[in-house]
Amino acid sequence: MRIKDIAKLAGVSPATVSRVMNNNGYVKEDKRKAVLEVIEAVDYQPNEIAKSLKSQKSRMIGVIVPKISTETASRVVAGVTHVAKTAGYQVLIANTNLDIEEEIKYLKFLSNKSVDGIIMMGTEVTDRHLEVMNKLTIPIVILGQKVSGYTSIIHNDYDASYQMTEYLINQGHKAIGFIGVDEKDYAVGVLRKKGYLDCLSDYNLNGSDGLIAIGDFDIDTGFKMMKKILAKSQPTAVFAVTDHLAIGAIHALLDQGYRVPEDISVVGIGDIKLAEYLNPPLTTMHYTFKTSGQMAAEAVFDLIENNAHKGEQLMTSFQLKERRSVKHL
Amino acid sequence: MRIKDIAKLAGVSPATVSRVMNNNGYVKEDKRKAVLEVIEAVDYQPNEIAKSLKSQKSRMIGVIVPKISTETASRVVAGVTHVAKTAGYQVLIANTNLDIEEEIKYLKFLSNKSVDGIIMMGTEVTDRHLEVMNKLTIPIVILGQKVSGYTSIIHNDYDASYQMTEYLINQGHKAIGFIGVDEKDYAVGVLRKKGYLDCLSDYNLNGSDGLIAIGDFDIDTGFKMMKKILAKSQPTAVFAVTDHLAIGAIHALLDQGYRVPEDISVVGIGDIKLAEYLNPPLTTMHYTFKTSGQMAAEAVFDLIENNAHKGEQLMTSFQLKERRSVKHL
DNA sequence: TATGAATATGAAATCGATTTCAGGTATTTC
DNA sequence: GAAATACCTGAAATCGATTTCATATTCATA
Repeated sequence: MRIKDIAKLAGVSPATVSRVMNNNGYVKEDKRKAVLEVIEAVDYQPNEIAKSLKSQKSRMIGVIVPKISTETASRVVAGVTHVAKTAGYQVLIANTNLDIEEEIKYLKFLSNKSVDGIIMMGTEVTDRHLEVMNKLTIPIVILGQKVSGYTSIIHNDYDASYQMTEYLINQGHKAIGFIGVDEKDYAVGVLRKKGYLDCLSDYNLNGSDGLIAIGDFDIDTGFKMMKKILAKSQPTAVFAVTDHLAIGAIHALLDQGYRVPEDISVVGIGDIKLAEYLNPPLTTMHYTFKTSGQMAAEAVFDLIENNAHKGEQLMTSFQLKERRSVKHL
Repeated sequence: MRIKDIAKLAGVSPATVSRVMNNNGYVKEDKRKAVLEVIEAVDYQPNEIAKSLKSQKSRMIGVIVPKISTETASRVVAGVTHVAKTAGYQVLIANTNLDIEEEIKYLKFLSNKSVDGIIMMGTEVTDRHLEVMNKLTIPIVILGQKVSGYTSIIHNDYDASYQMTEYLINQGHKAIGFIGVDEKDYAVGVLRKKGYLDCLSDYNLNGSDGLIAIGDFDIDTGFKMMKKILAKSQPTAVFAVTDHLAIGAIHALLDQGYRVPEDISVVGIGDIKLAEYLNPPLTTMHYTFKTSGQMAAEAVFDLIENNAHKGEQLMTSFQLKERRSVKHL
């Protein structure tokens, strides 16, 4: 069923059908009725692709995620799809598995007019990324990293980390271990570490090398890094920059015969869904990933519809979830 | 940059440009080279929408998920995007939040030729669904439920449930509680319950009413249902049909002063990522959700490219993960 | 009543690709 | 050397909508 068929059935021209479907231009009441009746009768659904070609809008946005099977990513995507729905947009998902080449490929691919805007959930934003991004004509918003010149939704990683460290200090801890990630991920690798170090130094404590370990994002890394720290120093608390890392750390501790939090306290960041069901329930910073996704989506739509100016930096909030993985000394 | 511009720059017709881009038809070597050079020079990317309009193929598939922020759904989507990538397809995601009207809306919407095929991750497949599905001309595959006439990827829920129950019996348990979900979800609500009941009856045990509780899918339901069971009976083991339910159950038990598994054993189904990091590590059935997603994607592509016949039923495997939430009596 | 404005409608152009068709030239083949 | 075949190319039609443009009709106002 094409618009031409509808026109024929209703005894009008395709132009008239288009006018009633889109509610613009003049159409006499009787013809409008005739058209609507035919549309109803045959359940006519206009071809979206043809519409897109003509309008140069696809009403689709692309979301580039490092790993969709991750709780963080899926929460972000949930937020994005939520606002996309009310805005009448579809979301195309590109899962890169952290491969930078893939990210760049998708950045290019998604932009051939097949998508009206892009949300990129970045871990690392390289010069190569920027080079490609600068060539694109469609709006991009970056989620999770601050990229100057681009609208970004960022988590207040520095403050969250500072405050978490401060919380530990307020609980009486002085030897605070730190499990972080590579600095290629600026937000998590650099900012969270800086928050920790700055806080320590503000309180005249020091994060000696033996207290700090850096690795990947997975649970197993948390496990290994914890053991590494234990081999060199004797912390009373450990701050892991993600909940998964914290889980790994707790298991390393348990494995070595320590009790958490009685012997050593552990905290994370992120507040994964199961954090409160862990044993012990994990004290962590609640991050609003779904809200970030919503904000990112709202930002792209604003950009697409030109109500916004590119380059805004939006910061999401965080909240300490005090549970039972920290002991007050 | 349109094909026309490339043609002009290369001193040929658009038809020739199209021929070199798609590698079909005859093109003299010198012209081919000229065209390729121009393409390279201006980094020409053909408009995918125009291509789709002409070819009546979008090289996109839609995935309808009940809740993307769920670990199950995101693992499935990871599998889908993985094979989509190698097949050169994009994935459109539709998140319905378990709303049947939304599912039906998307089923219709995605099909206006804007998508070449659909994967529907269903919980409940109603007559309304079928009515709409029967009208669609593009292939659909159902994931997680068996729908006759449609290619479906199903988990062997009955066997998994039967074997889990049998495992508990083999560990010496006789009073086995059951936390299930509503029968509207046939796979989880009916099949998993049937597997449990049949196994019990095969071993001449009975699942009295006091041992069985039915509710929603969330952790909190597991918590409440466990308390409900405890109020009426005295199981030595509890079989929850999902890991989340099991987590809720464990916490209810802990809350009432029971030890798991010393006093009461608990098992789940699904094997969420954190199952092995729970306390105690949860004994559960490992389900291959990512693989299911891959199989579903392979099935749609087969259907799209007409190498397959609609209606196949593919069953995925499962595997008992024996951890430490069950005590041998 | 004349005339400018508002209303109404369809033919045709358009979006950016692909593909058919028709008309070439070069190369085989007998 | 003629006929058959292969190779090459571009003009124009096509996909299915929207939109401009031209034209016709109705309405309002002086």
